[in-house]
Amino acid sequence: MNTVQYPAMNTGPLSTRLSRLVSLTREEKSALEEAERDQRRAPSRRELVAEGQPIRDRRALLSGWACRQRILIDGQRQIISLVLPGDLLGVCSHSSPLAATTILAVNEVVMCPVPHAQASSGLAEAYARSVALEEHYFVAQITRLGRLNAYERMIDWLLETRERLALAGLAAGDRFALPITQEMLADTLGLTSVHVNRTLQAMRRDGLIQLRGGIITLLDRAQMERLTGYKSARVSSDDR
Amino acid sequence: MNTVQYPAMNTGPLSTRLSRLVSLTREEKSALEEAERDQRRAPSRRELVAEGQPIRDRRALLSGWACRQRILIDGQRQIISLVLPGDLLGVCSHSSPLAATTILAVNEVVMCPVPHAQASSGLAEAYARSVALEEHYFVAQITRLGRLNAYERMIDWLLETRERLALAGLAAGDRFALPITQEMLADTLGLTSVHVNRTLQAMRRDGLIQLRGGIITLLDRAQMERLTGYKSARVSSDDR
DNA sequence: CGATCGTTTGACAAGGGTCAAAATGCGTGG
DNA sequence: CCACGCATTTTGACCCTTGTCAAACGATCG
Repeated sequence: MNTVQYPAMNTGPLSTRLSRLVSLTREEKSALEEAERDQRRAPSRRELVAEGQPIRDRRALLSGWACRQRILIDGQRQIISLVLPGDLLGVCSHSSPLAATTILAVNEVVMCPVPHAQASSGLAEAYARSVALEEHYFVAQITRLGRLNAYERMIDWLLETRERLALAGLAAGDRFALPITQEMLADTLGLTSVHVNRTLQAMRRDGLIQLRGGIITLLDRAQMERLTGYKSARVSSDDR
Repeated sequence: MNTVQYPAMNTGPLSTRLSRLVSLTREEKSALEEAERDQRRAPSRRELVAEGQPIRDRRALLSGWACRQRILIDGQRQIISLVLPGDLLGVCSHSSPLAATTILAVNEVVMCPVPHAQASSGLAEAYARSVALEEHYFVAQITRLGRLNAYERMIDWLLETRERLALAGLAAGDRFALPITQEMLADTLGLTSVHVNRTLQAMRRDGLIQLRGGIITLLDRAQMERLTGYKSARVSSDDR
């Protein structure tokens, strides 16, 4: 029921994602595709944005994953959110903005600039919805950390990640690449890597997932959605 | 070191807060003060915004507290954030927006409309910074829930709440009103009310707080800030 | 003066953390 | 093709923080 079928996509993740968020004009789409050709590479672990520093420019992630993270005084890390292909970096509507969090490349990433949008154009609307989605996922993350146990957190996060990747055209049904370590998963879900490992074992035992070679398959998504009461993101009444 | 001294304020919390976020023109300030006179009351527990419903209008909270909350399938509640006097409700930059969360009046509240802002005016900038601050506090909440223990969560949340109230002119130094039950605190901090109670006892025993008749005093803020590595919010390089 | 809501306390259980070590996988160089 | 070194995953034993359940206590209000 939360299933959405998308047409085959042969464009990059940025134009794919944004044109699914808002219907764009031909010109807007080609501006995005044009931007996607201007690729900038960064190596794994590179700091893409530094906490507290001025935000230079708006970029989008085209491939690889990044993460917004915060380091505590005692060295612990909390990953606020993962940045997936098609997501925007540094989009913000006030002047001289400072980055709220560090953004780190999880593996080798490719980025591109984000085309400038005229006020109240389709592009501007797409960016605004993208920001609204980000807020939605923040709310979901707070709820996960505050009220779900380890097993439920994992399920809920997997469902959310599948949904986000699917929006950018990067999930084949219920199967997708999961290019992060269990330790990063732990820092995302507010757990330890040992416990993440045990939780994944339990989910395998229960026949919910298959995880091999960095590819995960959700074997019974309907059941998973039932377990956590998962609802897919909706930010505008003309979504879908 | 995180201390900021503000002049005495004799305006409402909305104009106080926004004019501390951005320097506003005389006209902008009086537009805010004008708006603050158009007061709308709502009783305790009234739903001010319903999750998933279209957002009608932009309002600001003038007195009383509200909370953004999410209810899970099993009836558990997570409070995403508290809405304090001077905060904005329903400010959002895309079309036909849907509320991401329910907002509930915690006690009797008074609201007012939010004046319309010209593009790139001081007011527009103030609203944008207000939204950026909200994002900052979301990040802080995620970090609290993911990586701090009960004692640290309580400290960190108290420091943040004091800072937010002070910005609206509603904290007398390290003392402020705390008009919520321990159960609400529990739903905010991802704990149970029993454990919140024990945590508060421990903090009293340690001489960190005094809590009587809904008024809390932070007895050693410097020490509290040290314990969690608290940093006050900064969203723009021309803050302060 | 009950009734109701919120706070406080106690005994016990359980989920998840900690520490340590073994097993597995993988890229690099010989 | 094998061997080495490093990162990551997996497992076990034990412990601590927080949750659960239940009851007592206190305050406020018609």
